[in-house]
Order: sequence, then C-alpha cells, then structure tokens
Amino acid sequence: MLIGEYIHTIDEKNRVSLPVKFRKEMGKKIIITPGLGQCLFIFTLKEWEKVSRRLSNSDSDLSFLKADQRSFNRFMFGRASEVELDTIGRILIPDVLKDRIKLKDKAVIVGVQDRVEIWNEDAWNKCEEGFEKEADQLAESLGKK
Amino acid sequence: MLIGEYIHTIDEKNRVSLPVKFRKEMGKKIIITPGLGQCLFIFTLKEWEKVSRRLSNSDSDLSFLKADQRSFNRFMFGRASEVELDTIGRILIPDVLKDRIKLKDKAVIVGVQDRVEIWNEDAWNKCEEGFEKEADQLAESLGKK
DNA sequence: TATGAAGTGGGAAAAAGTGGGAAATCTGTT
DNA sequence: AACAGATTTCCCACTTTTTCCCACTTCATA
Repeated sequence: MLIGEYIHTIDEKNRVSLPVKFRKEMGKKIIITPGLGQCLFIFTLKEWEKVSRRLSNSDSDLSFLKADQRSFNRFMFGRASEVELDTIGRILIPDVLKDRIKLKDKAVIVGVQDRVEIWNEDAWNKCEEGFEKEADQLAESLGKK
Repeated sequence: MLIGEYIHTIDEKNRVSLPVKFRKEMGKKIIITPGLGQCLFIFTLKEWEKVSRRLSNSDSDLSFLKADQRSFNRFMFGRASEVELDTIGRILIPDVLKDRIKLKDKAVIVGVQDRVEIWNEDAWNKCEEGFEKEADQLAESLGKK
C-alpha cells in the first residue's frame, strides 16, 4: 500500500524522483493525470486500467456520439500520459500538467492507498490546514456525543 | 491506447507532425474527418472501419439518429479523407478541414483512447476551462457529502 | 570516519519537431 | 499536344527537446 508524504525537488528538466518506498509497487511505467483538486494523480498501469475502464464506460464503439461522454473521455484520456521511470527512479512531469497545478521547484508526493498524488507545496499546506480544522471540529463534535 | 496532449505547429504547407507516442498505434495511413465539436477526428484504418460500419448500419443502436442520419453520414463521410504520413511522421491537413476548425499555426493534438483529436488552441482551452469548472463543482459537491 | 543508499544536477548523444528547396505532378489555356 | 503556373511530394538540414549516463551531495548507520 502506498503511504507517506515526501517533499522532492523538481529539477529544471522537470524530473522528480519517486520515493524509493513507492518504486517497487509502481513499476517501471506509470500513468500521470490531473487529479481532483490542485494535484496530479499517479497510477500504476494496472490501477489505470481499472480506473479508466470504470470511468469511460466504453462498451459502445461509438461513445463519441454522446456529448457528455465525449467531453469526459476527452479530458480523462487527453490529459493523461504514460511516463517511464529513468534508470534511477525519476519521472518526467509533462509541461501541461506541471503548469496546471503550478508546480515550481518543490513537489509534495503523497501516497494514498493505491495511487500517488503530487502537489504544489502551498496548495498542499492549505489543503492540510483545512483538513486540520475540520478534524478538530469533527473530533469535538464526536466528543460531545 | 492513445493518451496525452501535445501542441505542435502547422507549417505553411499544412503539415503537422504526429506525436511519436501515437505513431506506432496509428500506422502509416490514417483517416481524418470533421469531429464532433470544434475539432477533427483521426482514426486508424481499423478503427475507421469499425466506426463507419456502425454508422452506416441503420439498425444499430444509432436509430435515434435516423432522421438526421443521412445528413450526418454525409458530414462524416463526405469530408473524410485518407492521409498518409510522410517519411518523418507528418500528416497533411486538408484545407476544408483546416478551415472548418479555424486552425492557425498551432494545433493541439489529443489522444482520446482510440482516436486522436486535433484542436484549434483557443477552442481547446475554452473547452477545457468549461470542463475544469464542472470538475471543481463535482469535487466540491463530493466533498460536502 | 568510512559506507551505502537516496536524492540532485548536468553534459553529451540521440531523437523529435520544424522549415524549406527542388523535383514531380497536376491544372487550365492556347 | 505543349506550355506556364501552381500545387504536391520528396528529401535534406537545422534547431530544440529528450534521453542516457555519470558524478556529486546529503544523510543515516555501523
């Protein structure tokens, strides 16, 4: 299972090294896509197949005839990209995706069960803050019961 | 599977190079047609056969299109054209199709599972913006539950 | 302090993308 | 049929980007 949070640098060639703890599970090739929120998702090929099969509903060869299906697939697949790890375990973040979440020179890499997420540092901190607050409230309200 | 988004230039001879990642799967000859939405579709010969067989077969699940089927097919087939890649992997965009989606000097080339789409840059961005908004709303509403 | 593993950086070779000239083909006109 | 002009095809060359490989740094451990 993929767990843990790491901060790695993105060099000027858009390379980030995947934390060693993730490498074995991720394999040699991965799929990277925009995620929900200000982040990217990284899937193993296997996971990606699952995910894309579930989401694309491609049982019709002519799914492109339905407008909403069409635009969904367009963005689902269009913005994904298959990336190979280099010999020492780094991946290349495609420019389009890097820009989308405004990555600069530091990336937060987070293991979330069976996918990895990549965050812009600020966005991650904000997101985390929000979560902390919620968690406090949640804890409190739980305590009152 | 065809995935990923690329921005390539169209030279003054209407040539665009197909991203290398697509070439193997696309083969030497492709079919280019007007797409649904402000874009063009590119199919492999195999895929095109499937699609055209399904489209011309009026008792397929496309019966909802029956009334408009003839004009739809006219649209789809009439302006489709078979295009050969040159020795270094470029294709020629027919003038009619180029004008239709108002291509200037940059084209966005998008892999969508088993077809490739070609977009005018502005149209693509607009389309994408719309999608982002929807996705945000979706994410938000999921988060509230 | 030596050792090894993980992460970072950068140079050089290879590949991908872009541009353009010249030969070949097509078109219409006389 | 012959020619001029335009268009298309083929090929070569340049530029930029990507890939491959090696080396350095840092940190933890023995």
